Amino acid sequence: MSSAFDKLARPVQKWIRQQGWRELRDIQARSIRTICETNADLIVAASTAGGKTEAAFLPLISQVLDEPFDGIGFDLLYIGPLKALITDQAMRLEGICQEAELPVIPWHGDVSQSIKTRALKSPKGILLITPESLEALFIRRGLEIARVFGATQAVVIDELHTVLDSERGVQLCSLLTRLELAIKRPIRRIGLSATLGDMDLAKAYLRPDAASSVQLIEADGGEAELRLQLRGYVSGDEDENSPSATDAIAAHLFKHLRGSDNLVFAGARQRVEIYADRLRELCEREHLPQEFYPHHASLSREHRDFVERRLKDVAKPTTAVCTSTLELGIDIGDVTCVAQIGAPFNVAALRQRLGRSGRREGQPAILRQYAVEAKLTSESSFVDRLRLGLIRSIAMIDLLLEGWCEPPKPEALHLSTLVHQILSVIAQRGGASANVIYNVLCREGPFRQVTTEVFANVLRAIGHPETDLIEQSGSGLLLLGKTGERLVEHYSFYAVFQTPEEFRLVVDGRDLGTLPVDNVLAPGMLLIFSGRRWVVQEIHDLEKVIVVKPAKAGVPPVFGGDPGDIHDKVIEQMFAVLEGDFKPVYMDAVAHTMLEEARAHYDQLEFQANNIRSLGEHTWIIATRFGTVKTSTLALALRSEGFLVEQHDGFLVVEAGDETPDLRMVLARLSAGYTGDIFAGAENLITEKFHVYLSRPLLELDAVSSRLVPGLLPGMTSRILQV
DNA sequence: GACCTGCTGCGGGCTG
Repeated sequence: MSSAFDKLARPVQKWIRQQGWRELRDIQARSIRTICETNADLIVAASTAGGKTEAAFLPLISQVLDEPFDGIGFDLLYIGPLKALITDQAMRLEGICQEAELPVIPWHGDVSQSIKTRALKSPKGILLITPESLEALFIRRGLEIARVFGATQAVVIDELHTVLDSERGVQLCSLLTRLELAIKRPIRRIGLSATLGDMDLAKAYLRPDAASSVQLIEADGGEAELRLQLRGYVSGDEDENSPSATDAIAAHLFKHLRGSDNLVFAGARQRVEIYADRLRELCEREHLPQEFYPHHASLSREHRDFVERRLKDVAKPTTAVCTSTLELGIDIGDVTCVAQIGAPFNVAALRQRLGRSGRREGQPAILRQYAVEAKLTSESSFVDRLRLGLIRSIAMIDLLLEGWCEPPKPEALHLSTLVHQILSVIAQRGGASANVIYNVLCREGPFRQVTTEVFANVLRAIGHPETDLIEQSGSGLLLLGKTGERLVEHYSFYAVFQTPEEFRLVVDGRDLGTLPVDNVLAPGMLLIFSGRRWVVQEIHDLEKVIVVKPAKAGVPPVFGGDPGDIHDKVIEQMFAVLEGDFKPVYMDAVAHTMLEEARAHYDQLEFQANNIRSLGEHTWIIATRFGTVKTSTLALALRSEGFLVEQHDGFLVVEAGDETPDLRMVLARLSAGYTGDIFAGAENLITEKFHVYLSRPLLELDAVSSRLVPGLLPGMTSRILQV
């Protein structure tokens, strides 16, 4: 401990002693040495509550105290993806900074204007901010950026893994570049991250120009013992005497989770509502106090805070039935067990979820996986017979145990976010030449895949008189057009991601939460929401408000969503499960029977000998053996040839149209080199917030860079034809 | 066939 401890400033050492810490954690000691002895960028990777924040800030605060930079401005910048995280971290840092007499400024949408105004007047200390609020500073106070961050020594990016290669991550990367350009020097970057399978892409994200010089400090495994059970349930065979799969799972959860803190990941908000409703009913029927609560993003902040407080409160046993809202972010303490209903979409999330349990010394991490599969009849489709949900659950558990998880996706063009950043640079500078914008965003910033030609086409699209986001002045300077000005002026501009339109659900003047507008509702209709039952009283279309009152029955609403994106490796593992004969020890008898059924049917379809199987004269099943991106590319190519195509994990069901040629002939043609128009299959190309301003060719380019791989079609189809 | 995240400036009314 001594050598690392000795490097810290006096007030920081004093704070550590006050905490009664006997020693620094390994990642903290290593991080202190790296930060004090080098100027390197750094990633600190450890699980939640692993002491990452202190690992970064103890030495950084020491440097600010011992070697302050000349000039004014915030000394340190922290960027967090959630408001709640910023509030939490500000409280933790205040403890350390009180001793050091350094101000700590939390800055997000819920922080009062007066705190922000005061902080901007004399910026110093640590600024904790969201990417969106930082964006707002660039747009509203573009000319003050150099003054506000003139003395900034380092920027700490929390939950780095959640922003990697997302729209928000590209925005943040762009803002960091623009920050360094504004103050005309690099700022040390420190990323705090969960441990990922492959950290190289995280390094490249943190410092694109010098990924290899980014230092990595990773916590040693030291993982808790894992206890695992996968239970199978058959749905659709309920009669008066046997309960439905949902009731059976609810009863099992009720019996095993009551009395402790747990998280039940139900996969979709609608299922969260269904299970929370059943569990509440079970408590009422047994005259027991309520301890099961729903938690998802459409529920009011008030209700979510209540559930989070109950989880933190050790005196009240609480099980949250939830979506990924409780996967990351604020610390809710240790939970006894994590349950997962239905197959998850990716291994990375499964690992993150599991990390919420087994954190206390000597306690195992417990995962209860529930797989629901349809009852088989003579009419059942091959999808039901292959039990793809169960197979995916097994494949994902296998990969989890191997320590694998999905790497961040390779970089896409991100043209929607590019449009946003072009407008932002123009607003920041009050006008800029095309050349300057290209240098800032595409040469120095994150849009490096964008060629000058594509960039010019983007400018043309958003400068088109009908789009009118930008216009050119006589001197060649690019300025905001009328529409562009209106867009940038409104606060809704700062976020780069799209959000759906919603109704507010109100009872007695209090907000219950929100519902997507595509729910068809009328007064008198019954609803399950927030774990309780309601009847719709009034609908105000203009104000987007629905007034409800309590009721005795109800149905859960539809929340919608995007199709999941399953990685190639997961599909590969699913085929290994179908083709293997091992019997996972963690499964119950029902799950074993289902696995046997799946394997028997897989053999019967003879996919080991042939990837293409005819079902009658006009229908085929193709085993693509690829993940979502590649499989949907092939689906689109076949649709553009006139086939009707249905997509499943690693499989396509293809039906001939009226005048379609033979499937094998088409696949052979694709394998010889694809020349067709993949978009003739009519794909919706407006998927991101600023896509509406781009031209059709640019949208196709953007889709091909991120969601489709037509270039791989020849290779894929020859592999499919080979077996 | 899914989930999550975020937001400024101004003016009006009220309190001390």
